[in-house]
Amino acid sequence: MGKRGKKMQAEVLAVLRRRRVPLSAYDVLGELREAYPKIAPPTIYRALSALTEHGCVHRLESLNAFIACQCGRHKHASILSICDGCGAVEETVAPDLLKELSSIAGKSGFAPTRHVIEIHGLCASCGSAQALGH
Amino acid sequence: MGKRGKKMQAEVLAVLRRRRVPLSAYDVLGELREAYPKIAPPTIYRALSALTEHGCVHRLESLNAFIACQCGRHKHASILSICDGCGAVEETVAPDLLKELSSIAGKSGFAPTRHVIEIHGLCASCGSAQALGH
DNA sequence: TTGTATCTTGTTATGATATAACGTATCCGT
DNA sequence: ACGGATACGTTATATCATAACAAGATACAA
Repeated sequence: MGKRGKKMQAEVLAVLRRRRVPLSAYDVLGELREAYPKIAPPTIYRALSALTEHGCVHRLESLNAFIACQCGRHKHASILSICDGCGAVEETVAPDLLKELSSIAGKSGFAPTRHVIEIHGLCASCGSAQALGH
Repeated sequence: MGKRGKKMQAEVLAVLRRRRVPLSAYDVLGELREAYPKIAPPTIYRALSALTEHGCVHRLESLNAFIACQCGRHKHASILSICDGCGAVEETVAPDLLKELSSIAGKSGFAPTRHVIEIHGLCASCGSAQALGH
């Protein structure tokens, strides 16, 4: 039977930190099945939801996947650069740009609560690999 | 390109234009079942994919939903403000901000190909309704 | 017209992602 | 120990998306 409290969250976070690319909830589930053979989706989603709320984990909306926050600073909106070649994700914090974005959206009275900024493309190494015809 | 494919795309686009809020692929499917009782998901997804590529339709990654492009100008990256109260979506085009975003991502050699910018919050009318305690 | 190459849609099946609902185990304050 | 709150397990199902192949439509050359 189960461990309690924050245990599951810690396990899920550990998996996400170990593998550094975006993982789907079911990827995480697969990894944790070794240690917890009877684990089911709701447990994973609950942990992910708590971690996301806390800021330790980011959800990649355009991939339906999750990744551990890479920059120690939690509770910030990030710009996530996603390499479509290798899956690497880079996290950037740009408060000024965010403010600008909010003010653009706010022009018509819109009150932002959550920002989703994801940029797909190729990272430096995948880009140069492609340029060489690989 | 064939001409025949345009028919389904036109039907799907018409549904998205009629209802102005984000619709899931299955919402569209439901609407079109009246006219095409035997229609199946792949047909809808194929049409949506073509329309999205063409720029007539935007995919809302954070909602797994679709909406017709509201500003005549296709083939642009948009900022999508999504009201979590009423579902309304407002589209803003801000080339300068986009350029800024690309340059931030590009700092480490990242080459952007596609931007996803979605801002959740409350629109003016939902915000004031909430403020009044409704 | 006929043959055939090509493209779109239909059809079946399944895969992938996510949550509802409810019962039970654990924690914690008293 | 008791009682309440909460996290978890379990079952079932809802929702989103695509693979693979069959069948029908179109166009165009011979």
